[in-house]
Amino acid sequence: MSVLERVKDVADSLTPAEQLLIKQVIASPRDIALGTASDLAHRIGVHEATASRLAKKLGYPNYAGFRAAIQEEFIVRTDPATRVRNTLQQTSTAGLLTDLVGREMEALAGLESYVDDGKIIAAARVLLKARRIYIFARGNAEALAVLIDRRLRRMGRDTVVLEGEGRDLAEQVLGMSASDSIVGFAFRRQPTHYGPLMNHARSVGAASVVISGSVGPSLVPAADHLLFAPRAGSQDAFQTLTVPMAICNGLVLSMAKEDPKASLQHLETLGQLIDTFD
Amino acid sequence: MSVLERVKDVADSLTPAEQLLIKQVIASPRDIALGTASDLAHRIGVHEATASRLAKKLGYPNYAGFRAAIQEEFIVRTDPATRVRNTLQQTSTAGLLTDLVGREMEALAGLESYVDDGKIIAAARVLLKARRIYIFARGNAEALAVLIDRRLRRMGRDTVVLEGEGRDLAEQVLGMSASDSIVGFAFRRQPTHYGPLMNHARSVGAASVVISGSVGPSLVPAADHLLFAPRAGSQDAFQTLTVPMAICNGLVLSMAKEDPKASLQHLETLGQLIDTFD
DNA sequence: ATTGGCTTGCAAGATTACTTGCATAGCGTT
DNA sequence: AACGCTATGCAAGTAATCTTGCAAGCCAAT
Repeated sequence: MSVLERVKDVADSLTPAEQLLIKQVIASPRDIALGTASDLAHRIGVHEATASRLAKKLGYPNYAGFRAAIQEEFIVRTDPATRVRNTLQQTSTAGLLTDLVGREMEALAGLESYVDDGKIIAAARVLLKARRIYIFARGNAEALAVLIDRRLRRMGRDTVVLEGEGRDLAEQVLGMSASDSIVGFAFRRQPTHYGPLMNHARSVGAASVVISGSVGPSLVPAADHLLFAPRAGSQDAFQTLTVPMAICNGLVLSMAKEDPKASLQHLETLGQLIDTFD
Repeated sequence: MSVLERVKDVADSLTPAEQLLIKQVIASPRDIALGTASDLAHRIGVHEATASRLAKKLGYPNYAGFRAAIQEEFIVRTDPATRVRNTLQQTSTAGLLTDLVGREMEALAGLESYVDDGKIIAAARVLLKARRIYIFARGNAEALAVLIDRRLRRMGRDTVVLEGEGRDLAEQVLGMSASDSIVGFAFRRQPTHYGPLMNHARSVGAASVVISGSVGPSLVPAADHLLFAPRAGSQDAFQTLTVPMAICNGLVLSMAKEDPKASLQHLETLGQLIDTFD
């Protein structure tokens, strides 16, 4: 039985100090797992005896048992990214994959600092309302355009992947109207044609969603919905598409969930949600 | 200064028992970080006094200081995937992005159980030798084909992305010879035309590299080089391209590193390696 | 205002973990 | 064979951590 399950079982009999201690455990499980009863108690200004009693109340034989359970739940057993990142500096060539995976995980871990579910859902709703979705990407981001185009069409959405330059491009957006929307990708720098495209979308009243990296906030004009997070790799080096692809996947999953046609509201787990999709 | 750096500084003066203790720290940092000097010592059958002396030899004031340094390096401070995975069961819809990120990280963490640097480098060498690289993907993997095609062309490689069906496809591979190679993608099931394509490559002596998911080992015919790992998401649900994309990125980086034309051997860090690429 | 119950601090004692002086065993050299 | 040196175990002492009996303070009810 997990720590939190035990907490739930006795929740109605916890004293105010015990409730504060539990909050500390939830907020900083690592530090609690590695510290002492005194450490935990001092965080909320109570005596370590209170922490010891809490452990007993939760059903553990003593505080050490309580702390061992926290360690078991919150301190992972294997973590290649951390192992590499924290101990070795830049790896030798022998650690190529390890280093790559570590960087990807680090970037993914940071994603939620930049994008939250609310933003994802808001953008999803915009795309769901659209009659037609225009997709614009240049450079390596074209891979993401291919991916999201396929996902959206699989959901029954009408999409147009904007290709070509100048006149070709202009012709493709001629049919854009207020009931459409545009999804744009921008990473290293603002893509050629980004400005004119966004301005056109604005002028016809079409909503815009942009998925971007660190350059996101400086794009002009700003999109109606900007979903951005720094990508793995340093600014002037090789950068991967893992983070923006996670944003795309989150967007698509959110659309699938919000889509009334699919009657998804009754589903309870993401697994079940995903089962009905793709 | 990290634990391993300190270890390196005194490596030549470590006793046999101390060397064994260090190996335990490297192999199981979590357990050492959470345990006692006695725990560590008993792992190799020595007295805890030896562990205490090792800590002093490494420059820490005592064993507690040594253990605190191990905790600092190996026990992560924030870990969204673990936090969610270990405490809550399947999340409510409010945790969409958290769950997605957690699954991606879990899958990435497992990647190295299936693919190692040796395999990546061997495949990279095959592609470096090729005069022309054929790229075959169907379905969502087309996004990966777009990506790797761009990366390879950016490296100056001659590529052909195989499109179309039947006769169109046959015409495109007409020029394939023993000095070429083919990169194939296969995920949910063996793609149509996979077998004929691979057989043709074999018959003209072209080397093959396949990037795959769980279906990898059952592909017929087998590729000369199979790089596969399970993707994020369950077998019958929404699966993402994060893991195969990491394999692609690893392959491309390895090619960049092995490419004699770029004179990469003198570079020491992955960062520097990446700087010269893209 | 009084009383009862509960929460939490205090402090003594218990337990656990670690350090260090000393001694022994083993190994290598002469 | 003898000797010297090093590594490591032992055990006593130290330090850290935790537990629990007792008591004080607070709060709610009467």
